[in-house]
Amino acid sequence: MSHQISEVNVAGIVEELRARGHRVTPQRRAIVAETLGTEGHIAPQAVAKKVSERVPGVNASTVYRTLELLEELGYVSHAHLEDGFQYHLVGRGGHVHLVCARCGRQEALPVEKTVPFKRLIEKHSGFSPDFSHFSISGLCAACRKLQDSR
Amino acid sequence: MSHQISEVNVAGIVEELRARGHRVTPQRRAIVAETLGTEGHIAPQAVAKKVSERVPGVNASTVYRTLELLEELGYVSHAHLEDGFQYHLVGRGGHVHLVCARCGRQEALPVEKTVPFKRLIEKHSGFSPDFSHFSISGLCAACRKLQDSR
DNA sequence: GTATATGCAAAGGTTTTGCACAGCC
DNA sequence: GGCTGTGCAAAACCTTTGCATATAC
Repeated sequence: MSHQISEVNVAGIVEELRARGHRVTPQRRAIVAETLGTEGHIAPQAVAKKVSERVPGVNASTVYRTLELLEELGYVSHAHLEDGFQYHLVGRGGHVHLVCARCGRQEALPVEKTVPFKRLIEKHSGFSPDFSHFSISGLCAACRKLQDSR
Repeated sequence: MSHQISEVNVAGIVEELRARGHRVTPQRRAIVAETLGTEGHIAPQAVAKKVSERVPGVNASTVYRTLELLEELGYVSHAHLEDGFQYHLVGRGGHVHLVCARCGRQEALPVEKTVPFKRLIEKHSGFSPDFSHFSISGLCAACRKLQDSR
């Protein structure tokens, strides 16, 4: 059931927090754990909700501030998806979300398929794109037909 | 200075509005004109602001409703970019925005470079992605080095 | 004349911010 | 003990919605 655990774990992050002079609080532990335990992406709100199930009374603003800190440290990254503001682990494999701009239907594309394109972009400008947790808009097959037949 | 004008123009959209039983109001004309006149993407708010410079007193809710209508008709599409909710013309050529998740730096990639990847996705699922007005997140060359050297 | 679009105002939701207090180191 | 992080509350912001009025057809 369990996937390959990424080399980034709670202890590692906690260690780096301390090493950088940040403090390790129960809230931060819980937020880090929740974020690492999430497959795919998660909204700050959702983190707040799930975390406060374990550690009672974690404030939303704390969640926002902690996620921002984790992003500064390079562990997570944010995206603006259809569902709003979302965080995801940097570099954790996954799939690309294709969202139809017309009907909203979502499809998935294995991340392997993006490798050649990723290489191309990296060669072009040194920029290393992360497709795995970002939606890409377009038209699904059905809506494309509709469009063409008009 | 002027780019190739796309075949979609204000008159055409106005015509289709009428043909579909929608009404053509000064507000709608202005919103359509502003949207078509925009290179790249634009936020509903920005449309509202620019439009009300010409047609005084266009309400934000009207802008939202009109943009939604234009999306239904297939002229525009929306995205959630770094700057928030944005609309852009469907299928107007341009370039891909690469945004560094770390430092926020933006780079551009000519849309031609995406063609092979676009074909690949289309073959895979019939989904036709539109990269030209959507940001793609990742790490720029500089931030990538920082990341690696840690 | 009638049905649709607009403006207005209020509500809803998310994110940000300032400040006093709590708690990690 | 000092400084950082948290909670609280309020504010800021964007977007949506209901309803009366205006207006395109």
